[in-house]
Amino acid sequence: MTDIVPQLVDWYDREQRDLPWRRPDVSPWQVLVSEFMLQQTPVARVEPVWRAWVARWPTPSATAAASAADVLRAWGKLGYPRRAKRLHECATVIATDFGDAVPSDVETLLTLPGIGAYTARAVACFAYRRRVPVVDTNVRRVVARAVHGRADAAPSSSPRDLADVEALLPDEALAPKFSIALMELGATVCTARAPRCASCPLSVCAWRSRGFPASTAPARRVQRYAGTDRQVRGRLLDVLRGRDSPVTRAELDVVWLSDTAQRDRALDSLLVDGLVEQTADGRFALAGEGD
DNA sequence: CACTCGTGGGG
DNA sequence: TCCCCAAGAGT
Repeated sequence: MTDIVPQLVDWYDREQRDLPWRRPDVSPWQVLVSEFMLQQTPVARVEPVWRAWVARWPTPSATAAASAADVLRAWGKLGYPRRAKRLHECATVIATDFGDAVPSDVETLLTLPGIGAYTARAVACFAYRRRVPVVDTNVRRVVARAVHGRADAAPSSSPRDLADVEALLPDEALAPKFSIALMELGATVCTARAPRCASCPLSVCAWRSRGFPASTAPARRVQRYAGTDRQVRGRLLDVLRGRDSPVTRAELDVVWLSDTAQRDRALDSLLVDGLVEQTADGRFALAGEGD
């Protein structure tokens, strides 16, 4: 197969987006913060929150010193607030157990809260220039198309995905740029819907050479949102983010009147997740309010 | 492995 | 309008 490395790297040099966490003066911790925020949240929404976040809390220890409630407020409406809680926990572990320095090896990173297979490799590669395969949804889609000639990635099978990318990965000097370029291609050209193949820098693509066969994967279950517990949790948390002192149960109840059992279940799950706490007098607040 | 967990912009 | 889905992780 034609070597895609120079094609991809040259394209990235020309076309890369100017994202703040890619700049050379950004610390490993700040890269890690960006990776937490980018888990399932689009770049455009992350950017302003990341800027404010790293200006306010530039290090793990600074983040750990903040209250959980302030962390949840700074997270704002990025979604999946458990990520904010895990980021706070991650900062605490790094500050206390690792001398305020983000670990650089994948194995250690994987032991930290909120860091899984993707984020561990992204930090090792992008923050520490390690030659490790970085596999996210964009990379899996690009490899499925360009290498395997399929419209979509197969359901995630980590070992095989890692091996696929490992086979493409150049030497250490070029590996980080290659991996970020692969992700960038998937994010801006080889997109899930309406890929812009006319703008693709790859001279060889198995999917194209096979005539763009349609997806054979069974239609994915739609991820409904309206009416789910997640929506109720979102509304409850939105009330608490806007208040700096505990609120009564009645003030929370008004956000979801149609199904009181569901509302109770959602509030209970927020307590279980440690995102919300109940005061001695029975009112509710963001976890860690007042810490 | 299947499922849960927020939010909002674009096709 | 409605639906898809966006740099995943944990259970």
